[in-house]
Amino acid sequence: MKRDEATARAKILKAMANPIRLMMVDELSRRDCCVNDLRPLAKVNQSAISRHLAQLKNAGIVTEQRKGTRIIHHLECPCILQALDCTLGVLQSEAKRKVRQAAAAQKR
Amino acid sequence: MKRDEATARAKILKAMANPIRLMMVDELSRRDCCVNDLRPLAKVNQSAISRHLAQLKNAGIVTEQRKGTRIIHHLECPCILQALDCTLGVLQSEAKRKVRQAAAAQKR
DNA sequence: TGACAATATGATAATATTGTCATATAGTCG
DNA sequence: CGACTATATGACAATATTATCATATTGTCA
Repeated sequence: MKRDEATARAKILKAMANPIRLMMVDELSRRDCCVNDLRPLAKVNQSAISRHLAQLKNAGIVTEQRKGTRIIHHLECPCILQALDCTLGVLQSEAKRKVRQAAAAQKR
Repeated sequence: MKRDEATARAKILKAMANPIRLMMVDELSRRDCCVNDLRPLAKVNQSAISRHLAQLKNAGIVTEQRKGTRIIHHLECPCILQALDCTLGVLQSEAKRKVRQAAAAQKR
């Protein structure tokens, strides 16, 4: 993989690599939301939520559409959910490995 | 998604969210490598490569196995490649959107 | 128009990430 | 053991990320 391509791809993963933004994406995978809909997800103020959303928009993961005074956010690339799924795979694989290691430690 | 789960998942994505580490994962998807095999990927010194690898190990994405004086690194969770694939999806979707917008701008 | 609601943004502080240098650790071999 | 190769790590500087506060912008509606 070339450096430029890696940088472009890393930018997208970086946009996802934050607990709050991950919860936002998860929520947006179920329904379009305005900023206020997303506020309950985290105990940070409106400003922080807005900035997080801006990062998702900037990465092209989320798009926005003004509806009167609100801005409705939409998960433009549901394919991004695959990335979410795969983190689960890693966590599970890690859990298994730990169990194996614990078992090996027992034997000794 | 709960905060704790999101944090655990974000940790894994964060480990991937860097051009150098992405190139490492890409390389490791083709063959197991020792630190030195990965050095040509980036123009940083051995120390930096080692630290990047440590992050991938810490996230459970890569495992290591000592072979004499070398440490062979292995992509423990090939499922992580899905995350890589999906970044391509986002980039493509973004490219399409830009073309559409350019076309719309033409009309005006 | 003025008050209000929703969202964005500049400035700034706290914290995290990245890279480098020098040095340490671990294994191999003569 | 001593020289050598491969890898890791402490200390530190440069840069990036995140959150907050205060304020700005945009749209609605009476």
